[in-house]
Amino acid sequence: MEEKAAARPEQVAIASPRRSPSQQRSRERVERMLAAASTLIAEQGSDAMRMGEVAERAGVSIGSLYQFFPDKRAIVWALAERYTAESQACIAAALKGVGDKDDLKRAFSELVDIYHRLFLAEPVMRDIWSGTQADKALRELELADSRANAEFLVAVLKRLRPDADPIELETTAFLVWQMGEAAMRLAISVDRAEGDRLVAAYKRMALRELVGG
Amino acid sequence: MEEKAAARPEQVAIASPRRSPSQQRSRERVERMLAAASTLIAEQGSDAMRMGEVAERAGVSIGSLYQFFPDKRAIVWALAERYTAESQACIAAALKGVGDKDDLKRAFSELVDIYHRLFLAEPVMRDIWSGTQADKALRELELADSRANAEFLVAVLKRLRPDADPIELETTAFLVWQMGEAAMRLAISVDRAEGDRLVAAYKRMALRELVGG
DNA sequence: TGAGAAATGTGAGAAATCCTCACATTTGCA
DNA sequence: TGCAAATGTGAGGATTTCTCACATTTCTCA
Repeated sequence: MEEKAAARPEQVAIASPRRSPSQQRSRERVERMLAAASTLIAEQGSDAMRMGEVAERAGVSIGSLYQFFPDKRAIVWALAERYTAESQACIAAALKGVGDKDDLKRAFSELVDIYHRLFLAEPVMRDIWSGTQADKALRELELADSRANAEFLVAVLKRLRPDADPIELETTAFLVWQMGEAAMRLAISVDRAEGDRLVAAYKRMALRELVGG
Repeated sequence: MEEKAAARPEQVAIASPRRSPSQQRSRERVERMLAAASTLIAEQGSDAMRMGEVAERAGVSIGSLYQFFPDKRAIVWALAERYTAESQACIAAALKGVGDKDDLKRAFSELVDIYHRLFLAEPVMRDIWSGTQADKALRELELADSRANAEFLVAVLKRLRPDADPIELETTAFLVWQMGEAAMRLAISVDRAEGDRLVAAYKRMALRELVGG
């Protein structure tokens, strides 16, 4: 009896706020919603996060929630977007002044450590980037972020190795970056000692690739 | 008014069949269920897979489905388990006869290509390992699988570099393996040309790490 | 063989959750 | 002040997972 509609919409590429808050009041409420979501994700993971609970914790009605976020994924996406913006700034700053191989070694190593600590300390970030593969919009955000970050690396590499093939550098940087994220995810899902070893191994491996020998 | 129960069960570590099929009849039906699930995952992804649809396609009632699979995740898990079993056998075979560095280079390179093709060709495998991070049971299965596969590599490495620190080798192999999976996932989510470049870059990087320079 | 036990099969519906919508309230502004 | 736009509300529609009481089939063994 059930008539299946022609095609289901599937996942929309980008989930933007249904309506952006223009008044001070609503801007504050949206902040509360995001804060509530963040707390809940930290406690139980984004999958277990319930829209009703987010609304309750934020002290708003479920309807208000949907006024600004078209669906559940949009909330996670909004949080993810903030993280990427923050971390991109951080990465750009770290790689900005790199002039030679030793600079790069230092900066990269530091960056990896920062990321490692961030992943260990931020359950929300961890959770969001974990679910990344299952959600098209998130995956695309992550890929875009990764490319942007790789770009910073490419800029540095071009200075250090001006004669290398640009496409080659591009590929290397992108791969190294993505593997870094994979290494972080891996490192936090094993015990601390092994995690540290894995991060160290990744650093060696990445640097060997980036600066040679 | 709602009373929140003490603690929700969260994700169970291992989802084993509620009841294993002992009669020929039910074994065949379970096969049909898995086949139906596999088809649906290939078509729309495991997230969009509906239990009712699986039952319908398998020609069984929804109740029968739940007789053998405690929940939806268990079906995906069962499929994942098959893939790991198959691929482990394949990997073991490929690395079995490796005697020197050149053997390893050849075998590893071939293995990576096989995986790459597999990821490109098998939407189900792709989907399952994509969702891997969001599901504890799947993540653990993947980690265990990865460790097992890394073991094969370690065995080879110990023969090639008997004087190296075993823990070091262990870490390297595990990392290299996990990064391979990350590289595969990455490679299939960009266009073909870039994917090929990334896979090639990964190969270089991994081999440099495994056999040195 | 046949009767009782065990295994298997069924589908209505309970429970949980996401999201909508018609209507109420507040704010901005001329 | 008064109207329009923005914002707020929560009951309930729609969907989906999973349960359970009962029906049917297969197995076992005297």
